[in-house]
Parts: sequence; C-alpha cells; structure tokens
Amino acid sequence: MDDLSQVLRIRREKLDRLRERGIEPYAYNFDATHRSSGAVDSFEEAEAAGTLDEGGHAGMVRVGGRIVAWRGHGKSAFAHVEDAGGRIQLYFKKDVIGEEAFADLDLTDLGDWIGVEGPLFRTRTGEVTVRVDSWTMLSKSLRPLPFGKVEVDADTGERTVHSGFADAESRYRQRYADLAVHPEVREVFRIRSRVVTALRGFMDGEGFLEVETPALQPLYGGASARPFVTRHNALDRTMYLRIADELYLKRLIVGGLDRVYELSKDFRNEGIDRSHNPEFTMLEWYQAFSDYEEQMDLVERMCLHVLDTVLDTRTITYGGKEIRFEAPFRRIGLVDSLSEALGTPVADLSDAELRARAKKLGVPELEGAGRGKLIDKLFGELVEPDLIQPTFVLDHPKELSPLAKPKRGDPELTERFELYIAGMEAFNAFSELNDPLDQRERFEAQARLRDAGDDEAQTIDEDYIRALEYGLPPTGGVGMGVDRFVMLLTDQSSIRDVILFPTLRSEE
RNA sequence: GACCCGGUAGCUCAGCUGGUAGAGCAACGGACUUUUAAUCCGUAGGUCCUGGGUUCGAUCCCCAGCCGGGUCACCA
Repeated sequence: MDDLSQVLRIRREKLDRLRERGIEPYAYNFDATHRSSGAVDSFEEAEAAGTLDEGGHAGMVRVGGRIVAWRGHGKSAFAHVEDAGGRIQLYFKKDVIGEEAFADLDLTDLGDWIGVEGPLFRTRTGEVTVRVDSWTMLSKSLRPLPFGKVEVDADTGERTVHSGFADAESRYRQRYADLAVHPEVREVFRIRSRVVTALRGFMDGEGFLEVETPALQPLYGGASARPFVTRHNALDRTMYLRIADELYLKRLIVGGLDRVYELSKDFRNEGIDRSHNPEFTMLEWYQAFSDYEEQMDLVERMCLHVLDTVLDTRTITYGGKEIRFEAPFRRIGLVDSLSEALGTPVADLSDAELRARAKKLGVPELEGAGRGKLIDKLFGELVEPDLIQPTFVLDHPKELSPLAKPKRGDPELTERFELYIAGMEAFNAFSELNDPLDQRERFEAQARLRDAGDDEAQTIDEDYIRALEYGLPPTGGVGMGVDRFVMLLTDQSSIRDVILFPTLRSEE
C-alpha cells in the first residue's frame, strides 16, 4: 500500500475505517423506488397536484447513484448523485440523519455508489432535492474518477465542464471512466443502440429474415481487404475472420431464403483511422427478384425510418454542415459526373490521358492502375468531396466490382451504387452477379491481380461458384456501415467515438 | 507506412537562454445547517513516457524506442 499514490492510499484507509465501523463497503443490492429523473417527476406531479406537506415535502423516495459532486457545510452537506436517469441533488443534515450517520459521510468520496432514502423538497434556489433521512454505502470507489466541475448557466442552461477528462487515449482505454464522467458519451451509445434496434425493426418489417453466417471462415471473400488469419487446432487448418458476409448470404438466397439480412462484426486487417476500425459493424441484406434500382428506394426508406424513429428529424448537423434527408436522394453516374468535372467525356479519354490528369492532381501510386482504378481515383479527387447531401453514385467500372452484374446497355460498367453522406461512403450495393460463368471469370481476373501483387484482390471461392451454378435468382444486395451511420446521427468525427472499445495498441 | 503535434501530481494544464518543478480542480486538516464551478484558512501529493547521449548539471538539447492525436497514403 505504501507504493500507492496518496489519493489511492487515502481511499483504502477509508475502506478499512468503514469496515471498522461495521459498514459493509460493497453491498449486494439496493431497492430503489425511482431513478433520479423519475423522482424529480414525482415531486413535480405532487407539487402540481398540491399534495405537498406543510414543510413542502413530497413522498419518500429511495434513489441509488454515484456521487458526482459534494459541497460540505459543516453540519450539513449538498451532493449530487447520478444514475441512468440523470442527476439529483441530495441534502444531508446532521440533525436529520443523526450524528453517527453524518460522521460516516466523511468516509465517502466522489465516485462512491450510495443509496439514500428521504422525502423530496425544493431548495431555496429551486432545485428538487432529496432530504436524506438515511443513506447506505453501495460500493466504495478506490480510484478517483476524473470528474470535471459542471457549471450551468442559470439563464441559458448552458453546461460548461471545467478541467474534465480530455485525454483521448485514456478515454478510449478506460471507456468505463469516460462513460462514468461524460453523460454525453453515454447518450451517443444509447443512440447507437436505438439505431440498431430501428434497423432491425425496419428489416423485419420489410419481411427480411435475420440470419447468422460464419465469422470464422475457411476462405474469406465478398470484399477487397486483407483478413485476420487464425488457426483451428483440431482441424489443423488456417481459418480467417470474415471481411464481409456477402458470399454466405447469397448462398442463402440460392437456398430459397428470399430475403435475408445479417447485422454483425466484420474484420479487416487494415490501417486504423477516423473512419476505420479493424472490427466494425455491417448490416448486409439481399433480396431476391430485386435489382439495385429497387434497393435505392429501400435504402431511402430505411434512412428516413431510422431518422424518424431515433431522432425524430430528417435534418441533421454533421461537422457543422446541415444535411437534409429528402427522398428521392440525388443520383449521379460515377462516370457521368466525372466527365462533367473533367470537362471532357471520360469515354473520349485514353488510359494515358486519364493517368496524366490524375498525375496532375497529385494522385500518388498510379503504377499498374487500370482504367477502372484511374476513374475511381479521379472521381475521389474531383467529385467525392462535394457529396455532402445524401447522394447515390451509380454504375462503377467492372474492374472494381467483381460481384456486381454488368450494367444494362454498358457492359464496361456494373449496376452498383454507393450512397455518400457528408462525404462518407455509408452504403454499397449491387444488382448481384448471378451468372456463374461470368463470376468465375471475374474471380480469375481478381486472381491475376493477386498474382500481380495485390494482396487485397479477392480469392476464387469454388464453393460459391457451385452455389451460383444451382441458380441465384436476380438479387439486389446492400451493405451498410453501421458505425459510420451512427457517426452521422451523433455528429462524431471519429469511428472510435461510436465504438465502445476501439482497437488500440497494447498499453505495455 | 510518411510527416506534424503531444506524453509533467488522480484530472486539466503551465514550466523562460539547461540549474532536479508550479497552478486550478480533486484529496487531507480546520471553519461553515439551503449550497450548486459553494466559500474561507492551512497541508500534502511527482518514475517530468522509456532507454541512451551531450553537459559540472537535462522536464528542457540530441538519438532511439513506446503510446496517443492529426494530416496524407492504404482501406474499390
């Protein structure tokens, strides 16, 4: 204990003193009658109904919470405790709770969980408060939480937090502390949960069946990304964590489950930045007899459903920009919009000319890039930054879309869309390629890319081709980055801020 | 992976041309029975990220590393 810092040592000493005084510092349960917000509501109802007693007290409540603020006044004290409903003020008075119970308050600290019982009243300054008759220790905190002091402007209600918990690294590593001291962080994850619930509700309502496919796979596919590689001992073979759900879900369409969706973690062994975490949440769905046109309508309806359900608005602010969701969303052709940006039809430009344009814009690493890649790069440079309002980008080059059907009337393109919102790709969809022979050729083209050194090119999945040979009906499929969508709805600039425990390097 | 920025008390930060460190909050002791960033008086609290180097002397300068943030690249 000598090697503990002063603040930790003193709390250990208080723990010992609690036990010496016969107080168990770690309780088994607490029978609360209200959450803090409900207690305040009950007081205001009594007040409105005129049922307060002469002293201005409403009925007894029992509330449990974490002590987040303390103001001692000698023979009395004010505190705030916080629970899932918010904060409520407590008023401890020596001649109400008794000498001994009041003295025991010396052994409490910010961060302790306590339970209190007493009637509610309104203080001179107007705050609904529990006048504590008795209190119990629920859990002694041995490590100080980095509470900031919260200043609330009486006129505007504006909250200012003084010297809070700002170190990004600590906040991610100790998310429990981040959540404990930041109600607004808790709110982000409540919204995340509601978004997921709304997505499920939408898919279920559209007649889709929620399914679970393997996360641990003998062969990975369905996207271009490097996988996490692991080993199954009993089978004595290499296994991969999935990078996408796509190929398994389409096997289910072959099997006759005509509308399926999966909401799950995918894993990609790539870099980490503000919009990428190695494990992330995808929603993918596939609908038989459908194509990408119909899926655009479905995506629009889904976005509006989630916004209506979770935020009750169709206008959001992201990074200071107002984003309006109004169906139909804008639709632009990838190649058409690029032609416009270039001032010359892309079709009239040779690969060499495209390469020269890209080089002029400072696009690096163009060696070996094919026409499709050049078009994609130029699009990313010239068009993408302006896609703030929800915009469907249509019909990507075939080379970039090995699982999408050729576009009707233009076999160099595919029937594919990506939905961009606030410059971020949030959805990706195809009319699914269901010609097994074409699919084999596409896989083989990918294999040639692999042999040429592209370790993100897709691998040939013979079992998937076998499934296609049995017959995949026309199918529309969509993948949605759930984390990114939550970023939009919660106005968070980093994916780490919508993932409870983002991937970090080891602390040691 | 490249570049830029950062790592000092439990938290938020300051620290001058190099002389082994300060503040506010939290904590501790005292005063205070309606406060709310409570107030007032006092006290204690440090692996200055790690390891080398330069120097009489390094939180500070140099090198290497670790961790984080940002930008770019990668991630169709």
